[in-house]
Amino acid sequence: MPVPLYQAKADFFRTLGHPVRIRVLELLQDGPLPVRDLLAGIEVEASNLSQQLAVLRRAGIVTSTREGSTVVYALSSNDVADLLRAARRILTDMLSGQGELLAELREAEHTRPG
Amino acid sequence: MPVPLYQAKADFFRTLGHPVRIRVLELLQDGPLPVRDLLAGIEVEASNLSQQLAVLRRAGIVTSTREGSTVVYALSSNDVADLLRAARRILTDMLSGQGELLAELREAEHTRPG
DNA sequence: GTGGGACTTGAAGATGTTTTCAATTGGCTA
DNA sequence: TAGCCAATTGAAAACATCTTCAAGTCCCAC
Repeated sequence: MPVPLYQAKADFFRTLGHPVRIRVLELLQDGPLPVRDLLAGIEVEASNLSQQLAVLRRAGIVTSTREGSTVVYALSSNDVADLLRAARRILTDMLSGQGELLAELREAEHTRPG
Repeated sequence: MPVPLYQAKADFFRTLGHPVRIRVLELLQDGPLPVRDLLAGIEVEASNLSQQLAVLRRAGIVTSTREGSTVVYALSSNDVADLLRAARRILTDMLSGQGELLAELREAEHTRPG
């Protein structure tokens, strides 16, 4: 019996749940890039970026291939781009109309001072 | 200046990254449900479910309304359903063809015994 | 085969999340 | 109002993830 699908989904989303990893995926949406370019586009130290790339690799979300002295990363499925688009849609909706701010305000109403 | 979008995205995905929370969202895809029904559909203690529901509420992903002595939960946006579909597509791709198993094998090749 | 650049790894402390249990709130009915 | 059921909350221990830095690998040029 395999890992239940809801567990696989949770693991997958957890893997996406880090700002550096999100930026990596966004940068890779337009095509493969060498680590050097990722590093230039993301404010983080090389070793930290490597750690996050390793997380994405282990999850099978990106692939890496060595080309001479540099290493090139690519998305392993273009569906990832779809997913990021869907996420952006949701966040745009949420942040402008009902999102975090409003949610927290609603929260506050329930715990009024007294 | 607001929270950068990549940070908001990361937070959002992190919020989805828990098996109980995923199951809640899947159950809510077909319409609002009282906590009682969520509890019946997910193997977890009431207080634990409540904690996870609170996480989803704080993130603005679900809403809750009290109806008499029970509380009813609903998705706050139907786009969430799209997202879960996109995720399922990716996972199906990944798990049958290039997924975790293969990724780990590839990993292993790089660290061959010696 | 030595030196240097590009990238990765291991390990450990700092931080954050999950689980659990006891205590609590809100609402219903006697 | 007392008792009960549904659901939530607070708090602390257990557990997982992140960051950081020193050390390591791989490749190219000399």
